[in-house]
Amino acid sequence: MEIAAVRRILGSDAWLGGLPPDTRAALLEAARIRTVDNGGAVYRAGDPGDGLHAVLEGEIRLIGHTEAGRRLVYLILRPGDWFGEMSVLDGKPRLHDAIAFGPSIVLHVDSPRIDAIAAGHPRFDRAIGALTCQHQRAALAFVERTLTASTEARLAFVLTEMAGRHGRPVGTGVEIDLRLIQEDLAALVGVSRQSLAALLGRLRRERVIETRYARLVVLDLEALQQKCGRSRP
Amino acid sequence: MEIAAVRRILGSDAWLGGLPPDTRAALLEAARIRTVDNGGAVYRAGDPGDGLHAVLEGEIRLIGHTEAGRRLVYLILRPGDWFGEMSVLDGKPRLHDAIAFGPSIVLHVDSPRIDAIAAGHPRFDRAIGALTCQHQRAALAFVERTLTASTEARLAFVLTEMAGRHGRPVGTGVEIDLRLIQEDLAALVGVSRQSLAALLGRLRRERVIETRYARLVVLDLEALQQKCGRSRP
DNA sequence: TGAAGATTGTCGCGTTCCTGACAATCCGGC
DNA sequence: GCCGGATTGTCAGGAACGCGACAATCTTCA
Repeated sequence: MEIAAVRRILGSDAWLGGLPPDTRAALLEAARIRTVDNGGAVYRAGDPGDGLHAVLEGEIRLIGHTEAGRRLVYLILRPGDWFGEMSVLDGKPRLHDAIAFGPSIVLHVDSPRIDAIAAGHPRFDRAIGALTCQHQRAALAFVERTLTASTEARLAFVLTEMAGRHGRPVGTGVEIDLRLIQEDLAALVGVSRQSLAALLGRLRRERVIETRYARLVVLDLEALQQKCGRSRP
Repeated sequence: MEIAAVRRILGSDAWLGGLPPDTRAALLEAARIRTVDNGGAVYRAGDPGDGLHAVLEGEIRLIGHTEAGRRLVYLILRPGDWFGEMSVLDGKPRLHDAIAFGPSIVLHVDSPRIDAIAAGHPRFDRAIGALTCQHQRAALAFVERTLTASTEARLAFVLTEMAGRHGRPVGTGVEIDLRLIQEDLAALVGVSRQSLAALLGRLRRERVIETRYARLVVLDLEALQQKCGRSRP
């Protein structure tokens, strides 16, 4: 991948943009590019921290799993997003798996280089701290939604996000350009497959979406967005 | 409160202990002491960040609440614990209410002084980052438990933690040395007051705990620990 | 001591959501 | 075109849990 392309992708990120120009340059100078296959791991829970990462292409999800085998998606990272800063700050092992969805490319700055940059650039440590805060706030918002929003609101939220991210205009609506079976969508929303089918059925009757085999079309994005806010009674 | 007493209380804290001696001295030098009434707030969600705090006496709870009015206790802080670092790092408003349970005393280092210390002590920013990480790891563990463990396992976990942190041996068991009403315990576990009463009733019949008025005694800590692992079916 | 208020134990009812089951429908390979 | 597996729609039964209600018990403060 070209350096120019890297700069373009990362240019949209607010965190990197907030760094002083010389710090930014030092960080990019120290970075190495790494490809990850679909389903591959950038790192896994329990691994020792090995530095800071950024998504250049594809999608990385931070996933926690419990002893019972249940999985929880904490954060979905897209090109321009930085991650993996927690182990940099406290030196403790990784808490999540960082898994690629689709073939992906990430930027990697290893720990010694991070430390070198921090030594030479006095505000860099605080910037990494701010990154942690950004993630913590996002994670808590996710949790709050999961705990307090109705299942319909959660589904509406997931679909709205997907329409924005993977949407392709088709006819009067937006088709989500993914192979999307109800089983997987149910896991994302956090309900059973059957409950999800019932929810989709309701949305279909309200003419907000249309369902096809392993595919979904959003007809009325505004109605969907309106449903996002509704909390559990 | 005497300086010596402050040092003694904070001496047990690992975070402060990990700082270089001169940084530690500068931090304590910059601190001011503040008392908070029972039920009073050190800060509230939405307030602008005003620096770093530590508990000296009493108890501070970080509480998030949703629009629906539901409360979630994220963290219970006891003497020696530092908190409020997130707004220091990213300059954004407070995410939680910090409420005193019982008349409490906190140490406060305001933002300008924090910045001054950070400017003079190169590793201080990373230390604050590590503090955030510590809290984030605790918060994520809490969340994961809330989302995946059964209500009984969650209650068992909360009681186990409380017995360890605030336990006092009494007779054959461990009395939890807090004024602990079911309403608040229910908020900690994330269930309604009535459901909690039912859970406590079951544990009482199994002779794992005894309940008193606003008080609780753990009789069989091992049985409690065994229940922690059980996940939601 | 004697209220007055706080806390607890326990119902019953309604809602939500999970599980298991089964039939209908769709897709992709032969 | 046809078949087997994948996917979807739907139902019934049941478990978990919230809510309102009420009586019983405890604490506190006058």
